[in-house]
Amino acid sequence: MVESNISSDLIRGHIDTIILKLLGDGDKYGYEITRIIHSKTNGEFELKEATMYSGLKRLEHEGSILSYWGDETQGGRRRYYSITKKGRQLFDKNKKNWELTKKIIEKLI
Amino acid sequence: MVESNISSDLIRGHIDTIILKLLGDGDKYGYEITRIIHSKTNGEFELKEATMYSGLKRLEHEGSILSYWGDETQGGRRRYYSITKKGRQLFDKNKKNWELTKKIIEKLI
DNA sequence: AAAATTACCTTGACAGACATAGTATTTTTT
DNA sequence: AAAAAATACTATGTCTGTCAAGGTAATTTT
Repeated sequence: MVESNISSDLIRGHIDTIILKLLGDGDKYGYEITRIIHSKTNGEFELKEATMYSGLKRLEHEGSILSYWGDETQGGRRRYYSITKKGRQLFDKNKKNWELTKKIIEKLI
Repeated sequence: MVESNISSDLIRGHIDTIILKLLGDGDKYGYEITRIIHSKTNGEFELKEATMYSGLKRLEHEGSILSYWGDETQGGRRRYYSITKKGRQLFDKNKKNWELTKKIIEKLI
C-alpha cells in the first residue's frame, strides 16, 4: 500500500480537470469518483474528499457540471454529477494548458 | 510577444525547483534568474519578482541555498545565491516527485 | 533632464488543497 | 445482536504559495 506522496502543490490546479475527465465518460457520484481515481492510479493518488467536494462545488457553480439526486429508493442517497457542454470546453482548455505547462516545466528543471 | 498564459496553479510548487536547477549551474543574482527564465522559455513564462524573492527566502531559510552580496564597487548592489548540498538533494527529490506526478496526471486527464 | 532599465525588498490579498469534524445509512465482522 | 467498518454526503476553518501593488535607489538610454 504505497499510498501517495504526491505533493498537493504539484496537483494543484489539476483536480477540476481530473474530475471533468471522469465525468466525460458518464455521470458519477462523488464517492465513486474518489474510488475510481484510487484504483486508476493503483493507490498512488488519493483524492481527498474535502478537495473533491470543493472542486465539484466550484465546477457546478460555474456551470461546468450539474448535479441531481439519484433515485435510490433503498440505500444511502447519492448525488450524481453530469458534465455540461461548457465543462467539456473547459476540459479541452485545461488539457491544452497542461500540455503547454508541462513543456515549460520540462525546459526548466 | 506571446507573454505567459501559464496558470499560477499549474506552476505551483515548481518555482523552488526551477530556481535550484539554475543555481545548480552556478551562482546567480535574483534579477538575473528572472531574465534567464524569460529567455529560456522564449518569453512564454515570466517568473514574477515577488514570487521569486519569496522562493529565494524560503530556500535560504531551510538551508537549500545561501546568499552573499556581490563586490561590485561600481554599479548597483547584487545579492548572489548559491546552492548548497542540501539544495542539490532537494532538487533531486523534487525532480523525482515531478516525474511521478506527471505520470499520474497523464493517467488521469 | 526625463524616461527606462536594472536591482532589490515588503506587505497584504487570494484561492485551492486539506485536516477535522459531523450526520446518516448500510454492510461486514465479531 | 452488537460493534465496527464502509459508504456517502456536507461544512468550517487553516495553511501555503503565488502575485498584485507598492516602494527605494542606482545606472543607462533617449
